[in-house]
Amino acid sequence: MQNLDATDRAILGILSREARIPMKSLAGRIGLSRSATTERVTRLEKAGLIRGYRADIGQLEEGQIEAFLMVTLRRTPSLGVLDRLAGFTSVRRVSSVSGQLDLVVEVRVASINALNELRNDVAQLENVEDLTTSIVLRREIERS
Amino acid sequence: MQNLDATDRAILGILSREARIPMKSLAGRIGLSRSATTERVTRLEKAGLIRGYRADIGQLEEGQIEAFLMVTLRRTPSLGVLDRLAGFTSVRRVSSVSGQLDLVVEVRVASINALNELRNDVAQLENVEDLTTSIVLRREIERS
DNA sequence: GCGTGCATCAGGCAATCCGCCGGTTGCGCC
DNA sequence: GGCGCAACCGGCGGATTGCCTGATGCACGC
Repeated sequence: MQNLDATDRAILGILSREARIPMKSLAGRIGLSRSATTERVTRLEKAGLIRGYRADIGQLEEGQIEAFLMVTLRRTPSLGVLDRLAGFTSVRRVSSVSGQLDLVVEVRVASINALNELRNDVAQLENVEDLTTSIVLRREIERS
Repeated sequence: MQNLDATDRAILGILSREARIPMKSLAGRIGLSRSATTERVTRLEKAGLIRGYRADIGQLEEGQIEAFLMVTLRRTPSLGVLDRLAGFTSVRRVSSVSGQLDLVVEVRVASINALNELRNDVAQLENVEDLTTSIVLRREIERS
């Protein structure tokens, strides 16, 4: 089980989001017979690529909004900005990245208002040139 | 659906680890009939407490390079793209977001070559209009 | 070429499971 | 008591599953 082909990847893709789908439907979606599909799934399970099937349990507490702040700096690196960012409790993760952007900041806030305030605070930090905000509408895939 | 009783919690507990279990077996484990169990599960699903069922996908090999792929789609939403993305074991998280972008895809790969191949694969997916890649240089802040 | 072994696939059968329905029980309320 | 309602149980027909047999494609060695 070194390399998975496109069919294997299609199986993983569908099962990772619809784990309770009947084998027959899965077979139809990937264009194989039911028995062949079952064999592939069994192989993927035994190879450890499918570790199990989990219900995705919603959180009991509501009102948590997550967002990505894409930050461009005037000069990089910028320790000052990182220090300031670390001061916000709603900041969950900050990654320095290559390319057009400089920082990807992941935040979790209680409301749109809180997000807006945070956004303004970050945008006004010394050395922040540009900032675009993308609110997470839905977490489509989440692993490990 | 404010307060879930002990039976509901037992259902969530079992399904969160064995999502593909037959309703009859689940019913036996919690001490109810199959139809009553099905009703409870349906209620939990409709209440949003069970958001879905996902296969737990393992990784082929441990990678050390992480990156963000910022994806713009031609039409949204796009189930096909999500299915395909979920098929790549190096894809760790996918978020639908508002704004200029449509998807933020977080990946972990073994090498720059692997990232390049993945990037090409994703860029060529049906319905993907634009794709920009930001390699994570350093994880500056990481919480919970 | 040609047989062998192996991996992968399709189709069929009996057993099981699911969606749906009617019927029962328990309980609060007027 | 009589009523409404929520939760439960059991059963039916159709769908799905596990398991089997057999067909196909392909690499390998002689």
